[in-house]
Amino acid sequence: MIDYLKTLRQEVINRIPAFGEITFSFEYPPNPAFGDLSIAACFDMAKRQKRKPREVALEMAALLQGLPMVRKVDIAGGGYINFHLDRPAFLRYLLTHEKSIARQADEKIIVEHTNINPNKAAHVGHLRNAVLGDTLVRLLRHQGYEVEAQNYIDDTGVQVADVVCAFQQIRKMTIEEVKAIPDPFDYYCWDLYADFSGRLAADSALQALREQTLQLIEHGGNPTSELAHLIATRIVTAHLATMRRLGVRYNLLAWEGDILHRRFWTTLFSLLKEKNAIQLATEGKNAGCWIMELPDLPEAEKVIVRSSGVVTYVGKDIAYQMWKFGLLGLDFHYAPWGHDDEGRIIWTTAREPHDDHPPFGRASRVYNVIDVRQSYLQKVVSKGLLALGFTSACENSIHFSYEMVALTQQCARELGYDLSHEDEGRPFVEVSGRKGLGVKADDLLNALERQAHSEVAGRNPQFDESVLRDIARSVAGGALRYFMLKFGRSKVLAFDFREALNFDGETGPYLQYSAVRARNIFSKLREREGVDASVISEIIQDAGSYEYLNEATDIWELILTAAKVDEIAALSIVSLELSLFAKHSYTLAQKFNAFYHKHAILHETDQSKKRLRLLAAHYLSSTMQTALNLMGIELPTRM
RNA sequence: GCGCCCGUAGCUCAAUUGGAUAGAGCGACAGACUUCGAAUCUGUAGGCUGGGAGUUCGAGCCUCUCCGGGCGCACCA
Repeated sequence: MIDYLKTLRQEVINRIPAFGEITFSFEYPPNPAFGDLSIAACFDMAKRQKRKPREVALEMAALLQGLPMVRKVDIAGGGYINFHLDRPAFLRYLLTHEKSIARQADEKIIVEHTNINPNKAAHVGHLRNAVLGDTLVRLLRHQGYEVEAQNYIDDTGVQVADVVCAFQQIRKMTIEEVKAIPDPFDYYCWDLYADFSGRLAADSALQALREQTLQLIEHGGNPTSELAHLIATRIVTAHLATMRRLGVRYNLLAWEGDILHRRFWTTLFSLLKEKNAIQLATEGKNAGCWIMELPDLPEAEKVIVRSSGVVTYVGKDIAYQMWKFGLLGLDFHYAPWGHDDEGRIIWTTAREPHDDHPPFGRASRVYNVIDVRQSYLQKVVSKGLLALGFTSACENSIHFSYEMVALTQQCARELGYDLSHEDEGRPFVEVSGRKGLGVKADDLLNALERQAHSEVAGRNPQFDESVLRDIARSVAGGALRYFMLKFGRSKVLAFDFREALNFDGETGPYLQYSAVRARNIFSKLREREGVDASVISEIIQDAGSYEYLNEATDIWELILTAAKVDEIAALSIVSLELSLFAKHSYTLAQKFNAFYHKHAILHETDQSKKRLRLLAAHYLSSTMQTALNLMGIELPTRM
């Protein structure tokens, strides 16, 4: 439909050149009886000409007769122009038109997401990030862009140092002993990290040891950094296994240690000094540090290099961001890490060169999926690019920000956390790895799978255990992914088990169920009547199949809803509001269910009705499958 | 203190970015399986869109102001 609207828009401007100056777009009338499309441009035009909107609309509507696939143009309300489409012609167009989503020329996009510190298990907050990021990747690819999904791994930061220090100082364990800890290793570290963080605040000797640990890790080539590497690798393996359960895919794991090792930072440091983008502070609280001045941000200066000479995270991140745009003149080494759920290689940055790898980086646009609390730092990164004169890279660095995930009071109580007096007075409780406070991603997925398993088994006692498990996995994933997508990104997600484990109403399983039913119509058709795909394509080609659509207004509305899917996908990307896409997919499923309930298809005896309903079901089924796929929600074999 | 975000039905959220009668789900109540699958469908109840002022053909959305809440403003990331 998005292609058709482009053509129609151009045709309208050809007829009425004045509309070219007004930024008008097609809207959808609230009441379908008004028409299928509408434009409100006459209100603007009337204002310019100091006339009545309705008068202008009447005049303009007269110029818009005989547009392609438009049956009638009329006016309504204060000055809307409404378009009524030629239903049979339009549905035929939808079913026969080649998807013309062309590859966007030379534009490569990088989406960085997940980015979990490799020192503990993933929790619900990380799931929101990964699902948003992975869905954005899928939507962009659907639009024809070349997209590289990257997962940044901060293996040399304080958080890993905490766990390393905890193993060495608290647990007194050797690297061999750590290696021997059984899975789930990420769960083990979750508790250890919380334990260590609790002790750290009150123990200055421990703080000093942790500082030493950090320096050893950054320096590399010693037993401590080896232990850090072991821990980070085991944790990343666990994170990727968790994400794989949800169909989240990556092309590249970018390790911070490699940014240091490949001298990205030292190169950037010289460049920053050369361009006077940073200054050595000689007085004040930041004396001895290299700082970046940020006159229009709340904190007027940001430390890039500490007085100890150690670079901060922001410094490394500016280097990484520059590399993404191909502006650093340096590259990583790469090696294969593993495979995603579709069997494609996941690459990792590496210490040693590897013979044959695809090109990475050199994007023209970059999305960083990071929660809203890091807005300030993301601004510093893009200001850094600007200070170096990379205007275009700065403009094309997009912070995809979203609000944090918290726990409802009730959820925190169910998990048995002792809340501080302060926390008890709040509307929700912030998830904190440091405090060990949160719902672990795998625990949540396990709970969803258990629930889905019992629902499926209850309905289908004849299924084998292996089938049950596969369906349960797929339903659990669908429930979780939809749950993470349905909320607007600027809304704090207060997590609650009752809501997340619900499979009725506006949920992933509802969408899956609808799509499964739609598909089953065609398998039943094959079984009972021997009708296969070739018969469907005959019906599509036959103009007579569409005639009944003029009377079937409810089916027509259903088809229009489906036709909007690609346009909503584009809108979701522009606004970064992926909930738009989720909601629209839900509306589609809802309308399909109503249609399914109201009209018989296989049992319909009137052939013209039956043919049209088959066409509608066919179009709906394929559109719902596309929509699910874009959200990373699997279509279960049965439910 | 400065900056950003949120406030819509009992609860959780929408509202085509300034458009036509503010919509969904959950929960509640009343119905529908001998049928292409009831994880479904149909109906009922539920609203001064936090308060006030302004902008205009038109405001849940924009401006100002007040109220309530959240998050930032490290030589952590």
